[in-house]
Amino acid sequence: MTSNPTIKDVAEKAHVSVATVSRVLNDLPGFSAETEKRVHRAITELGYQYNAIARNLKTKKSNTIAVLIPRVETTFYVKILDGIEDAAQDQGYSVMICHVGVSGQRTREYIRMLTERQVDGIVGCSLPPDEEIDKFMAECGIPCVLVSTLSARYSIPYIRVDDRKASYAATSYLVKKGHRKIAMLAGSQDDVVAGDLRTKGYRKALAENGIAPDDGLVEYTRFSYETGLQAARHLLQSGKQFSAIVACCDEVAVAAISAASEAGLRVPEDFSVIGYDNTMTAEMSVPPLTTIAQPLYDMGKQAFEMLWAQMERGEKVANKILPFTIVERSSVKEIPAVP
Amino acid sequence: MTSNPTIKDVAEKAHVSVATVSRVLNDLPGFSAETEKRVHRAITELGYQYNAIARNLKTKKSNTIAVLIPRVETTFYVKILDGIEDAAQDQGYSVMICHVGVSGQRTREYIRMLTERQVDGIVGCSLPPDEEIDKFMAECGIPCVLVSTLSARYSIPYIRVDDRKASYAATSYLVKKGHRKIAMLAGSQDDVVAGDLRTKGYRKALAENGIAPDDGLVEYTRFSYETGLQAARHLLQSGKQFSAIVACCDEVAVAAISAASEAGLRVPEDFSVIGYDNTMTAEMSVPPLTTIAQPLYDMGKQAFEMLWAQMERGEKVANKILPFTIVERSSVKEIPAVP
DNA sequence: TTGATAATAGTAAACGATTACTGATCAGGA
DNA sequence: TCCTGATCAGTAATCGTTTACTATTATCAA
Repeated sequence: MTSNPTIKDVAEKAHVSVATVSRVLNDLPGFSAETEKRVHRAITELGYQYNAIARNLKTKKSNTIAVLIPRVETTFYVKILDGIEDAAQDQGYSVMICHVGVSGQRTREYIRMLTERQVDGIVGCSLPPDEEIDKFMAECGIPCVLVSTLSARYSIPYIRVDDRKASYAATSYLVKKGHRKIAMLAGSQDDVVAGDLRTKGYRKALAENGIAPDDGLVEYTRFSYETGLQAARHLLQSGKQFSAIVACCDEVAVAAISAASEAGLRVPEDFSVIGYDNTMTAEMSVPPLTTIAQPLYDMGKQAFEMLWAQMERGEKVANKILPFTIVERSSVKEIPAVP
Repeated sequence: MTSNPTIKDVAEKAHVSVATVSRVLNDLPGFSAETEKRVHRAITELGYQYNAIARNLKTKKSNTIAVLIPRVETTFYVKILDGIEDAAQDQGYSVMICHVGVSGQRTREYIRMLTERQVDGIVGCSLPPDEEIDKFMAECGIPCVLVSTLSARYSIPYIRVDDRKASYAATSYLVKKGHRKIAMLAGSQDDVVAGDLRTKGYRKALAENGIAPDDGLVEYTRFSYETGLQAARHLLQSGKQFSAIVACCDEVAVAAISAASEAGLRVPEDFSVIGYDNTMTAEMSVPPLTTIAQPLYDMGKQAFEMLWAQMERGEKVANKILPFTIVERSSVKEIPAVP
């Protein structure tokens, strides 16, 4: 297999200079209709393929962004990724996907590799809290944006929903439906937004409705079905009374439903469950989950746009808080008030 | 922000030539321990960052592969992707993700873009059948491998399970559990492996057990929860009698469970369901799905290895058929034989 | 002492584009 | 006629590496 034709070959064949070929390729001013035609003919005759790497070297842009994803065993990322990729594609960017796992070490190595590869931007999706990583990202010289997280110490722009408010809303919703004994399947406490903020919202709603918090009613999970299942079993076996559960994510919510089923209980007849995220897991659940909907696709899309503003225009961008909604399906029962 | 230091700066600072720096960077023979030390010191002092793009230009390798994914609204890909990425990472490759959608047009554009970017290999995940795309892939000059599909006309190496045998096994399993009236929620017929082969296996198992096929018992879906739900509703409303369903994928299987629930029916009490793929959807389902397990993670891993053999050693690689298993959970009921 | 060999290091030409400069041609107004 | 400015096009440097060749020195057997 002989090597690919280059811009030089095209130039020769079209009897013009490489500069001219480059100009027609990039639609820069400086050539006549006549030359353009000749160049295009030469291109098709040679089957010339543009070499993006050479261009990248010269222009110092790779037109590539990377997205860092900690866990992959969840449907949480797919809509975000979808949004990012659609937006990126529109602007001619490719997206590289990096499963960094929960290990900070691996994340650092990945970021180093990304700087080597000259990616133009990085979006970090709900990365577990790690100040060292934050520092690394903030100082690596590549524009970054965080999705569904934030950095406590370093100023990296983020896009997310107000998790405290959302989980406050979820809990209040249950109260409005007549529930008083409300348990929580919470995320890890060291996770700033999905863990800590969400349990704070829960407690606040309880407090405002004059319900005494009961620590026996909150179990911690790690946002996975498996850990959710364990936590839910533990809760059920504790013998504590409750009529509803607010879960830190949809996977954990369906884990609660599974645990109920194991115990011969039914949702929402025996207790109600409200999820968080509105992933497709929520839709597919039996019964379908009532859940806090994050606009995941839009978050992805806008995350790219925030990145783009930094990459293309060097702008500092502001953080974004997107609105959540409660989508009502069938996992919550209304308890009639006893007069 | 002044531009990054280059190998040249390092060379100056260490009082050696760029060639020498390159040698120590790549651990090539030709330098003393003394120079190595000097070079390393210069590197850390300057905070030198390797530029992979420049290297790629020279070596004509990008150390990047792309994976083409048609739909993203399914958990089917995540384990495959995970396997691919782990294997790739081990060999120093990055992976680029491309949602090509179901549009052949977009796929072609994507592949063209990938050749521009000089990716070293492409893996196509269960792409919808499209001869033109196959041709394009086969002739684009980049090593390819197909996961969970195959190309009818062009010789692109693939890795998959024997779908006909697997769905034969699924159906036989139901028969062994005492079922005779078995419906199928099939995939699109024009999909070679996940559609056509799977329904063939179903029919074969029926035939071998002396069960007359009933076309009224097979409904077609497009491998999604939504289309699965429609098909399942249609099946239930048809009034046809059946005691079990074999589904073309886990999403469609849980759609069947959802439809049952809507109709006030229960799985497996009123009818049994067997899934396909063993994604996390199968685990999370209530009841948990009995399903055909494809070794998705391994398929991804081995897909990369097949690609690697082509990229690194220029070998032609053989197709691979991986074994499936039936994982038994709780969505199938045994019907006692009536003597 | 001499030549051969190995080890260490440097020179400079690629890789395939972009782009700042420069040059030629030509139209049209003074 | 001459000058000006626009238009079209070429020359060559450059991006940051790798690598084929070459050069120097050290080592050592003959």
